Formats: sequence, C-alpha cells, structure tokens
Amino acid sequence: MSTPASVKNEASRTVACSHCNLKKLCLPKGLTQAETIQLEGAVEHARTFEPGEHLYEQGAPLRFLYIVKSGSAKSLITAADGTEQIIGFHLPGELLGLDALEHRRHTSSAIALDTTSVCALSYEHFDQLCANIPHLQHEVMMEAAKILADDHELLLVMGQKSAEERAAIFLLDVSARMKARGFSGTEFNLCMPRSDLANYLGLAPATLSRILARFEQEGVLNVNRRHIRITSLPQLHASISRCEHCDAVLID
Amino acid sequence: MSTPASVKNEASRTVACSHCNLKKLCLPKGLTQAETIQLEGAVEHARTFEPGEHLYEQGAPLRFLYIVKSGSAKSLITAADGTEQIIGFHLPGELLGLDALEHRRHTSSAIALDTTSVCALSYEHFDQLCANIPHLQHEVMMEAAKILADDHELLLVMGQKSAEERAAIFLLDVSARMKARGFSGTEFNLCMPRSDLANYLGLAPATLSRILARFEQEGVLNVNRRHIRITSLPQLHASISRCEHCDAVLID
DNA sequence: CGGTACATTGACGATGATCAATATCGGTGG
DNA sequence: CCACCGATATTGATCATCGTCAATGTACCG
Repeated sequence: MSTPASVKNEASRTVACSHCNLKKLCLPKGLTQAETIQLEGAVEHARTFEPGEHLYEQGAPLRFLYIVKSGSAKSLITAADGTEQIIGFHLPGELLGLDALEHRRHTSSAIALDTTSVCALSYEHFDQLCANIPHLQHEVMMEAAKILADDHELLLVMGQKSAEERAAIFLLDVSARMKARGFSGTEFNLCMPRSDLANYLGLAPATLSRILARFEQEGVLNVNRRHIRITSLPQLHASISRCEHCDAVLID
Repeated sequence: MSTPASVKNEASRTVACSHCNLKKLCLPKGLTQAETIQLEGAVEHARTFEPGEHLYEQGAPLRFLYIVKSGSAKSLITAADGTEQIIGFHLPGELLGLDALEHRRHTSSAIALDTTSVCALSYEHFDQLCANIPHLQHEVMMEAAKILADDHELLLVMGQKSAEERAAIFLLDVSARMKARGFSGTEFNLCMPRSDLANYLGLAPATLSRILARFEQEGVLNVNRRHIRITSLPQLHASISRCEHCDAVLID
C-alpha cells in the first residue's frame, strides 16, 4: 500500500495532466485532449505533504479538491465529543474533498500517511470549469457515485461482519487495489499504523492484532509489522463468509 | 416518520414541479423557473409503490432516479452471502439512486415502507438535461455531497458508538428531520419495523428493544410500537456522549 | 546503546448476540 | 362483537465476541 520510491519520485515531478502517468485513473480519463488542457489550468501540480500533515481539516472552508499523485492519505471525521472515525485510505488517482461541496466547507479531514504529493484543484476555478465542460462535471459525478457505493460497502462491513471477516475483507480489498495498480496482490506494505486500521474497521487494535496472528497461525498469511504476504488467497476468501461462491467483496 | 394521510393524498396527485409543495426541498430549489420547466420534461410524476415493493433492485440497470414525494422508503445493500445492510431511510424530498451512476447499474435496492409516491426521472433524459443545465448538474452534485457526508456520519456511529448512543442518535436525527418538515420533533411514528431499524444501526432487534425500554424507564421517552414520544430531549442528548457541549450529531 | 513509538500478548470483564418464550397488535371470519 | 391467527415486539437466560488495561516485545532513530 505504500508506494515504491521509484513511482513516488516520478510522480512528484510537475507534470501536465496530458503526460501524467495517472491520466487513465484520474479525471482526464473521460475528457478530450482539449478539455484536459483546460483542466490543467485549474490544477496546482505537485504540492507535497509530509506524513501527519493535514491536506485539509474538517470545518475549514473548501479551497481545493485534491487528487493523490503519489503516497497515501487517510480521511476521517471527528465527532463533537472528539471520537474519530477513519472513513477511507486513499491511493494515487483518488479524488478527495467531494463531501465538502454542499456547504463549501470540509466535513472530514484528510491527513497524509506517507510523504504524499497531490494535484490541488482550486475549487473556484474547478466549479467554473464544470459548468463549461459537461464531460468534467460528469466525470466528477461518476467519482462521487463510486465513493458512495464504496461507503455503502463499508457500512455493510461495519454493521454485519465479525472482526475476522472485517480484517479479511480489508486485506482482499487492498490486494485488489494493489493489483489494479500493477503491484503484487499478495505482498505489500500497509501504509497506516495498526491503530488507524483498527479504527477504520471499527475494532480495537488488540483485536486486530490477534486476528492477524490467527491468520498467520492458520497459514493464511505472514505479517511483519506493516508488511503483509498473503500465502493463501483462497483461505482468506473462505474466512469472509461460509458462502461458497463469494465473489470478492470490496471496500475500496 | 410516517406521513399523515392528508399530505399523502395531496402529494400523490400529479403536480408540476413548479407547483409541487416540495420544490424548496427538491432539485428545483437551485433552478430558475425556465429550468424547472425543462426538468419537468424528464419527470414521470406520481408513480406509486405499495409497502414492500421495490423501487429498484441492486444489480438492475439504472432506468430512473427517484424522488420521494410522500411516504417513505429504505435503501439497502445485499452482500454475496445474502446479509443485508440498510443504509438509509428516505423521507419526502430525497433523491434516490445516485450510487448507480458510475456503472449505470444499481448498487443498492430501494423498497417502499409505506404506500409511497415518487417522481421518477428517466436517466437518459436526465443525463442530457444535466449537460444542458449547469444549475441542475450542480444541484445533483450538492445532493451527492450531502449523502456522502451523511454516510460518513453513519460510519462514525457504526464504528465508534455504543448501542445506546446509536439509538439516541437515531432518535435525535429523526426528531430533527421531522421538525424540518413541519411536524412535531418530539412525537412521531417510525415508518419501519424494529428489525429494519436494528439492522440500520448495526444492532440485534432484541438489543434495540431493551434500549428503548431503558429509555422509557429513565423517563426519556414513551414507546408504543412504532409511536415515539420524546419527553426529555436533554436527557436524550446527554446519552449520546458525556461531552458537555455536544451539538446534535446527525445521521440524516 | 537507549529511548520512543508501535505492536503483540495475556487476563479479565462487559456489551451485546442468540435463542426461545411470552406478549401485543391488527386483521379476519365466525 | 369476540375469538383466533400471524406478524411484530418485548423480555429473559445464557454465552461469545470483542474491548479494556496492563505488561511485554520489537523496530526504528538518534
């Protein structure tokens, strides 16, 4: 889940959308070349955040939408009493900040996990562009729909799944996302501390730790801190449900 | 939460958007009169569903987006193993089906709880309109952002809150929504069976029942089946957290 | 080499799930 | 009008899962 250094360096250079290696995953994927060039005007390329640094904070006015270019980030919301819930981990190509559109004020915070470079889209500029480029507006809408569907999957996990199932579902999801990005689907580094992962899954860190230990004991995977090597995808699949024909459940 | 009969009858008549009593809550709220008239062309007014009837089913191709005019509905997703998670209860004015936009295929199901009348928006027609009316596209985007933020609140509840807090948060949310619609915020009928509500909150029906009984015993509210009368909003607020200055937490 | 942050492991207890029994509502038909 | 039925809700007893708290272990960084 943490991006290899080679990719990190390559992507954090200032690159126009039309030459960016993420253009197939990112907003330009639905745009014509002319439109892509227009979009570039709204983009501040290659802003970089250090681990722990906020991209934006809940409650702050919406100034930018962000797209992760390299590195990774988490989104979280904070309740009035201070409890936090991590609502997503973000890999390159993902668009952050859409939940701020309604009141032009962020309803969640985003924090870099690794050293993370992003494209920042000035909201003002972006909003105008959307009005002028139906394709772009459409693309953003698709992105919002995707996030909605993913959040619903996560709600299902939180509401119905046991601790063990949650862990397995998460690992399979990461596996799929890594593979989609051209990395190994069976061996990767998680980019977040255990406590963040546990919070995301609605578990106590100790519980998560025990479950990973159990998986290891059962020969499903090897864990070493944040490094995961899945040795038996079938067994991992089996543990998400007794249902025989379970096609991968996704959190994203 | 169940709509009084008078309103139900009034709203289920065929009414143009420009004269609909929901126009302040619904898509036309951000449109000019001319645009509203254009929108009406995409709308099939006054389709009615009986309790238990599907508005759409998960996996089905997206044909219509729906707006609840009267009555109520639930949204739910079904996992590969058959477990279900209710992800929302919908009152008049709410737009349903946005999560289907990405793949033009519904990722959740919607089922009427009461006899429910809706406006159905032909997706084809609607999509064209969005390209032509930036205001409309914008309005839909705001709606999506609102749903996103609400889902995130719900994730917080599922991940961090105790059973008692979940129940209290839900009741306060319903209270606020009822008041926003001009009904009493302290006395209302829930439109869903206990099992649905429990599922939504990630609890067992028995647990929810016990918690409501406890609230009643503590003098916080009266429960009679689906009828709720809140007698002490402050106490209800108090039970969502020990934090002194907790401004209402919302699920919506 | 020592310190700090992070992760694991252990012992214990509490919260909430499960299962089954009982109660209540609403509708139907005698 | 009352008796009966099914669906829905409540209540009780029991138990498992998972959270809490504390102790121990391990990597990383100076």
